[in-house]
Amino acid sequence: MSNPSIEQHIITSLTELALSEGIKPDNITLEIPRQKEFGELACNVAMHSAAQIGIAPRALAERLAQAFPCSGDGVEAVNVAGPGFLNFKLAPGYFHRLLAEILQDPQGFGSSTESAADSPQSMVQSPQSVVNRRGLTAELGENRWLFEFVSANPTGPLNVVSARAASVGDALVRIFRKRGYTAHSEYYFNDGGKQVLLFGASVRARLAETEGRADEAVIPEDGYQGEYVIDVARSWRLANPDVTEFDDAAIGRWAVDWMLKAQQAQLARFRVSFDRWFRENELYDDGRVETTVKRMTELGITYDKDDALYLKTKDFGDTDDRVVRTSDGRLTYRVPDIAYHLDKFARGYARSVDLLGPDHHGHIITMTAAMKALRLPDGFYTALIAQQVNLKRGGEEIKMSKRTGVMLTLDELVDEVGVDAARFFFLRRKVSSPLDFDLELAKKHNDENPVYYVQYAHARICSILRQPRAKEFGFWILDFGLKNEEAHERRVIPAQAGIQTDGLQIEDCRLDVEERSETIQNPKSKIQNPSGLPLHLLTAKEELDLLRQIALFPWTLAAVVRTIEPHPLTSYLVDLARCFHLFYQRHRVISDDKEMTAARLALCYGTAAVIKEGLNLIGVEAPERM
RNA sequence: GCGCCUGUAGCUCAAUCGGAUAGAGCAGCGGCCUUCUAAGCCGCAGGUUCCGCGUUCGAUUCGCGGUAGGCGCGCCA
Repeated sequence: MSNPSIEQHIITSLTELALSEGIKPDNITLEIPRQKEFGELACNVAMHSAAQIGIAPRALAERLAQAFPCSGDGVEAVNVAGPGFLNFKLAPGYFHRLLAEILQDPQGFGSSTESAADSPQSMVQSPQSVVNRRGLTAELGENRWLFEFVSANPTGPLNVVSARAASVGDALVRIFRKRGYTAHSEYYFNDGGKQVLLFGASVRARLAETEGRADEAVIPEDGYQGEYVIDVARSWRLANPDVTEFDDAAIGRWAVDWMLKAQQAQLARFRVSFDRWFRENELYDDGRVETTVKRMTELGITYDKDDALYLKTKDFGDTDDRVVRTSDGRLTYRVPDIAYHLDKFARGYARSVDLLGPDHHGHIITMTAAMKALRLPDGFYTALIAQQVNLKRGGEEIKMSKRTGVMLTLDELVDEVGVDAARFFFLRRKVSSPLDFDLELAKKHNDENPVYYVQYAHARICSILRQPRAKEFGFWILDFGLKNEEAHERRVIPAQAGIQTDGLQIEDCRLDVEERSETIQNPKSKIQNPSGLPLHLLTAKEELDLLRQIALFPWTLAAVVRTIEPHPLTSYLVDLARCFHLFYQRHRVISDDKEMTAARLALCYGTAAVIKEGLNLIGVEAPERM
């Protein structure tokens, strides 16, 4: 049995067998049983289809199981259990072959194009289409995804919710790319309007305060009260030593630019980079905001009332219609946001996934309705709420800082617990769940802390691979690194024709096309001739358990893509580390038995590769020593 | 009042498109280092999955109705 994948093989075989039983098998799927006594894969086709030919599910399952072709390096046995499950037990030879494939291309394991035929290492067949739990579908080929996250106004330091969104968004982008998607990240920010004016006024007040002009040192009622504004004021004065005329707008523009650079530095330190920083003003400057208003009017989805212009969002699912132009002629924030999403669509993205803060979820229903009203395809717009982070220090809640105006800034978080622990903790829970974050726990370097549990497994393996005896067998420490510096060269090409969607012509279509650089991998990471290794000696329970867990890696990544939730990956890595620690405890890798030593070194090497790549995907280091 | 999120072991949370006996970690007790890293491993407990009804061969999962907590409901962003 060779490529295509084992899952494809099982599904194809089952389909043929079902047809010969006179059953029309629609949508045969495999799942991974909860209990491992049930084998590695299970299928419920008998329960679904038995009614078609009027026999009991178990009886049908028995017939299918009897006829199923087994082999020494694929499916070893098929059993019927429970109400009619078909349970597939995979042969050890299957896992040995899989390990050999990993050794040949350690970093490539788990990669996919999310299509059925060409993911040979995949434990479970990737779906033909990706349907997430919100019922949205992305067909194959529609693989350009844009992830927008953080998108905080550059008027203050980034807080922990931004940190959470940064961890999640960045991990999603990395994982989607690994699974063959074209995924980009964007940070959208407001560089104009009322907030910038207010920020400018706040900076001016702080400036007056530091320069002893008490009568001018009044921060506006709804201005920025945080003491960090003093830093901004001082920096402004250093950059503008001779200015005596104070203009809120000009100071605001300068301050926003300053703060944006600070945020970029904070995010870079957190190992999060964006493919594009998108200025809201850009949408005004090139007329896309006005075009959007015009388009809404032409589509007849607006009306005038009380001198204001309303968008009929209520007709498309919102609880109310929404004002898009106020009675004094200003456009509300919704218009550039809608224009921004039209722009994303025009740039050829099939999906826009926005990570929003918990205080913005009222905005989603309006935006969803607006997308519908403007006739963008269903499923283009997806908004996820990164829920609040409850910060604690040793069980005690952290209070708002007067200095920063937030409980904890991203920088303070990194200072206190480090990037690795912070990122790992943010990814342990569903995005939509509130997250308890105890800084004391994240700082602990002991068994209570899952980050170090996973990293320790990797460091232990490196320690083995450092042994002189290991090098004799041709194994080296893996040296592919974090891929956050991966280059994306982008160029914009004019579209052949505009994009057409349900009567809406988007004429100013500009597809961003990126050329991805090949990831450079040290050739030492690839093990030559792995099929010559005596992997068949890996038959102990702990060895096979570890191999099974390794085999789940592609499936786990597929689950992340399907649910648009990165948290299954952290759970997976903890489980993988546990399997390794257990193996390590029970079996000596380097011994006088040369054959067994070679086989176990290979197992260790494969495990390290998966841990390292898994940690890469969530932006966490895999240290070689701890 | 309306909308969104959440409710699972003492605590923090998992649970695959609706699947089989609902699983981990922590907290508690007891063991394991002259041998590749003890930041590790092993053993011992804990459940009306908030409540009710419905759909289904099968519900923690889907639907309806309650209930508790969080958040949001502006011609602010």
